[in-house]
Amino acid sequence: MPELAEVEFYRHQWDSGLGERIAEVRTHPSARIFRNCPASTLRRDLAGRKMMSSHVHGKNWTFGFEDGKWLSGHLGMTGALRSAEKDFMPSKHDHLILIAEETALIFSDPRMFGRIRLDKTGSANLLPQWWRKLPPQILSAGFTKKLVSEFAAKHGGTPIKTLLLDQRCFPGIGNWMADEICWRMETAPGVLSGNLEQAEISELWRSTRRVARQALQVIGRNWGNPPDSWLFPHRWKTGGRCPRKSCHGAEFRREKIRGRTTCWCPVCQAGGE
DNA sequence: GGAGATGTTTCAAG
DNA sequence: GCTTGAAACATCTC
Repeated sequence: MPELAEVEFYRHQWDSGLGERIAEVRTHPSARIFRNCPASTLRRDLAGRKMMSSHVHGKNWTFGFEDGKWLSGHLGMTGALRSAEKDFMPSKHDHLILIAEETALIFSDPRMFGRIRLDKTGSANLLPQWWRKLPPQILSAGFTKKLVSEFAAKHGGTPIKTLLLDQRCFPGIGNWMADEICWRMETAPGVLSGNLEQAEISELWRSTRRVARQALQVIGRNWGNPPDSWLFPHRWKTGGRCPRKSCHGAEFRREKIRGRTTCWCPVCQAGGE
């Protein structure tokens, strides 16, 4: 489920543990989410340490602990973070549980495409090296029109929808946001990136930032529902219709583009393919 | 029962 | 080298 706004929401679920000391680390030993990080390492490095900070970058999150220990992860398709009372009843897919002073912090993930890792930088102010090398976040000053333009040119044969899913340039964009951005741009998702004119590149850049900002406002704190004026609430319904007035209730099309189900309006997003 | 799901990695083929 | 497509991962829902 999680794209950048949902990851931001989940990060805040664990913020209730900030400033608290981890008393105990419970792990489901065989869960696939530990494939890059043995449960014993988590216990050794986190137990007894205070959680100092929380961060997100695209779909990645990390929590800083005393002595520069960093618990980071990715939620895959079905991962989630939540907090609960310390004596909560774990359910089947609660693979990692940090028992803090007042709350329990829980990582659950039914499909287990998610993963976690632990890094040591020695300082609670120094993020792990791999984190510092991540590309500019979409709402940061480093995410420039030039960056988007060069990336599109470099991958000219890639449909714009697929380009938007590339985390090397669009960190945090996932399937629904990519469709939303194409729809805002009024550009068919199958249009090849190399065929975009400079004005369309500008529109791509602008729509990406706008969708990211609005998604964070709606979902990032309280997980609200995106309004009916977006593509989002219509995209999975069979027979979903474009909410743009000028499209007069045109029915959305759904097709796979490069392996991912894509939804678009054949009227306002006509042309290209 | 079957298909498909808001993701990423890996591998084989062109 | 590059790109592309498919498979794999594991479970749930419609």
